[in-house]
Amino acid sequence: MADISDRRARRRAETQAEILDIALDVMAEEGVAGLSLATVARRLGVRPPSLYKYFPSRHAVYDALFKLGQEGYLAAVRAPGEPGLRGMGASLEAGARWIMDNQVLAQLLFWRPVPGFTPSPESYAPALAIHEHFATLIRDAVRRGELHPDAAREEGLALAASLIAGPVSQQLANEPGATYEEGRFTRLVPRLPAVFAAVYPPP
Amino acid sequence: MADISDRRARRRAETQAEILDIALDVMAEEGVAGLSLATVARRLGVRPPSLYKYFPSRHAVYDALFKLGQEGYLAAVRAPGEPGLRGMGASLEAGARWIMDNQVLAQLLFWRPVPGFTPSPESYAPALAIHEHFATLIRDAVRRGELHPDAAREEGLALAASLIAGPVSQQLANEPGATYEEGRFTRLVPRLPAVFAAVYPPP
DNA sequence: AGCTTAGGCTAATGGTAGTAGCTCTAGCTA
DNA sequence: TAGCTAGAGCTACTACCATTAGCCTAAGCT
Repeated sequence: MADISDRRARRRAETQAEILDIALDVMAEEGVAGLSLATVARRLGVRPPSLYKYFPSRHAVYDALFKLGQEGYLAAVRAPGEPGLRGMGASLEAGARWIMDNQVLAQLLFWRPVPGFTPSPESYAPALAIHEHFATLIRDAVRRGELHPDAAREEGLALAASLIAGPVSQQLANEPGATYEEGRFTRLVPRLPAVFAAVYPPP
Repeated sequence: MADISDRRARRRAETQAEILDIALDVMAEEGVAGLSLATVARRLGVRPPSLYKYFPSRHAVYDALFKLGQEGYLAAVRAPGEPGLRGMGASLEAGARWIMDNQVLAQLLFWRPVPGFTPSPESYAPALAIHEHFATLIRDAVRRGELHPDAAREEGLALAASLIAGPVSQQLANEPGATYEEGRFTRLVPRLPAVFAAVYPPP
């Protein structure tokens, strides 16, 4: 985007990234809604008002993190690149792993923990791409005869989204410390494609 | 507990209940983590420090609400009183309805949106009863030959919990305004017993 | 009837987000 | 290279918040 030769713009972008990095640390320690710009400023070695040169408000920091999160999660679920039901399983697992590795961002994305914060349309955009990604995988699985055509309808997509949201939600709320491997609930993720296929068996 | 004839104790309990009521309103408007005791005091017609005669801290208010929520949810899922797989379906539906009717409490119970707040053991106690309620229903369904015995094992219970957490989580995060009837995700709840049975078909 | 104490208050502390407006200097432009 | 601009820091301030200390009044128990 910005001209690389512009030293000032580059430095500015670096500082912005550093602020977001520290903000993530603070949120991990204090809770997602516990982000304090004063704390961030202290760790950055700067007075609180100076942060407003980089972000117009606390919500703007959340919004930037929300966008980062959406992009990271989208990249994670797209990474496997496999098609069909197998691909769906691989995507779900990759997504669940990303969530356990980025719990703070995940809470910001999938719950609404910050009073008054709603993501801007621009930051929300990748969410649509994520939805489309899974819809494509499911349509593909239907085409291969791995799932009933109803799986690709509105209700099937809602069920697929709920199936993955379940274990992830439980894991984050009840055993947040665990890794993907250890988690009592994330352990269920590899079984989800079979569960989904049991609900929508091929005709 | 307290002697009913003690007028002072009764008045005190009434005021405490009124504070919790107002707190719920404020949380509904400002977000669960956005509860401000000053706002509660204003609506109660009192100065902020006076609230400390009833609750020792903001977290204590959350804790009381958490307990209320656990008790309410427990009562809701127990209400149907049916046994077996049918009873499980009835419990899940009753629970989902309660959640959509008490969204603020549900967020407090099932997510962890308030920085620094963890429920006291006493307030958390009903959660164990809720777990036990569903475990009993599932064991009963196994006994009736409606489910495979594995459904009553650790993993089966975790899956059951995840199955209900999924739609509810999606609904609260993405379509919080909807009622149980309208919700794109709560609509899936009646299908969950069948999904569960498909994963653990009787032997 | 008298005493205790519950339950209100004011004042104050130390924290927060955000604004106004000043200053200095890095680094772009002529 | 010299000069100017705007970016990025600062202090001072406002308006909130949670919480504590300590005072006062009157409800109501004994």
